[in-house]
Amino acid sequence: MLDGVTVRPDSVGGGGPDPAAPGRRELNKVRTRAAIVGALRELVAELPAADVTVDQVAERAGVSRRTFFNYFGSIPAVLSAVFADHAAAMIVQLDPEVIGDDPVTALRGLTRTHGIPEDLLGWFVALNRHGADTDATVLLERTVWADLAAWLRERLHDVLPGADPLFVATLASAVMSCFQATEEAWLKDLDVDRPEQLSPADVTRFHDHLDRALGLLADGWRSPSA
Amino acid sequence: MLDGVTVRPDSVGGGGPDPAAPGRRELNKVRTRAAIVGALRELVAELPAADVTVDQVAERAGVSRRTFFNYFGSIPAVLSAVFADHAAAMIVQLDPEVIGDDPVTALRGLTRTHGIPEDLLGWFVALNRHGADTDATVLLERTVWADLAAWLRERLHDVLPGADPLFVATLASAVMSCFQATEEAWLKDLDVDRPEQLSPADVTRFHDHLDRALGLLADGWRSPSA
DNA sequence: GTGCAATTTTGCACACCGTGCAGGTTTACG
DNA sequence: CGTAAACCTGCACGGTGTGCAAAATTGCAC
Repeated sequence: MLDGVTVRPDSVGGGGPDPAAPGRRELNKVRTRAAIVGALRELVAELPAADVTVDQVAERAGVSRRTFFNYFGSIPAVLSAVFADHAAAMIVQLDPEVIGDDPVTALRGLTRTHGIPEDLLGWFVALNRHGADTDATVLLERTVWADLAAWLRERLHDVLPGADPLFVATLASAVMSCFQATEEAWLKDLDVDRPEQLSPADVTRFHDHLDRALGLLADGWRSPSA
Repeated sequence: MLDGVTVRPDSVGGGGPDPAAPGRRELNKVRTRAAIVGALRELVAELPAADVTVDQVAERAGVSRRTFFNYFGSIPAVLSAVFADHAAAMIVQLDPEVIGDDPVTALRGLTRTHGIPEDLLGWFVALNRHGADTDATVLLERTVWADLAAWLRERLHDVLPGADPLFVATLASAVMSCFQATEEAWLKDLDVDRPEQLSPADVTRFHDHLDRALGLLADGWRSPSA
């Protein structure tokens, strides 16, 4: 999971000629990766996410089935990679001192200042438009969020080198469960009217839910529960 | 996931003759279920958990492959069911008033008074004896814990009917992540010596880890992180 | 006990998944 | 241009999960 485009060890460490001139190899890899992601994005908008097969994605991306598996280990892995890219853009600003002695509040601040990309919200809508709470669909999303929790755990481990493993593991999982629950609550409010285009109010609602969820985390679920 | 033995709607509500006399049907189902669980338990002790196939389990359980899938949707689903049984025994004592306005502390208390069944710890050891942190094995466990989080969420939803969905969802996920992280930390200490039989000290260590993890949850991860 | 209906098991077929492998194609570089 | 490395592709294989229909088993009434 969350393996980028690493078809082979590649020319890493070989001291490539110029990082500003990527070369055909790198370009093709980026293009292929984008084609796969784009193909999945289209298909997910057309039919229930759980019904999308690797063959369909590969064909629409103009790539062999085998090549798909060279880039991603599965369809959930594609989603995890896309989501992780967005998450990575958000937490580049994570230093040990930013985290300080209250990581939850720090992460909460990040989500407020950074903003949630509309692209991400578009994925959420697409993934749940056809047959939202099918068993298979809910399982797919569960896999993705679990994947992201593992990813965040690695990131936290990088930022807090000597930290207690229990601390890092539980925190990462809890934070991601906030996103997961937020997505669900957000979608539940959304399917009443079903606007094709997301309004700024929709984005705000997502932020509100997320902030509330992270608030529960911050005070140990002692808020009014009902 | 977590579907019990519900091959068909069965004679539920039909007002069977006597709930104390299960009849051959029910008895056979219970036996078959136990045979499947037992077969998996044996196989997991013999080879890496990720290498166990449905065919192997079915054959050892003396049952056809198709019948396995009548009882469980997958191998992770078997584990989820077993673990959920143990968890259910622990939280039968959950009333709304026991939970009160501090659910984390309430659950923490339950884990202290109830005790962790050694059977469960035995599963943990078996699942990780051969090739603990293989990709496939870690994925298997991840699936099981995510499954259990969904299960706990349902239980919390039953106990706290009017509660905020965000509250229930994030709490369930966070609590289960404590168990997951505890298992991992506990195993890491264990594989130094590798006793075949678990000592009481091992059980105590599990409790200590778990209590510490739930403590992090209770105070919003503001404890010393390093 | 005999027969019938409901339930359960089983075998089979099918689409799909993920991976190793070998051969062909493209790219990098001298 | 030529070579070596990196990459794409087709193929085959074992495994998964599900629908379906034919047995086999059980419950129940007579």
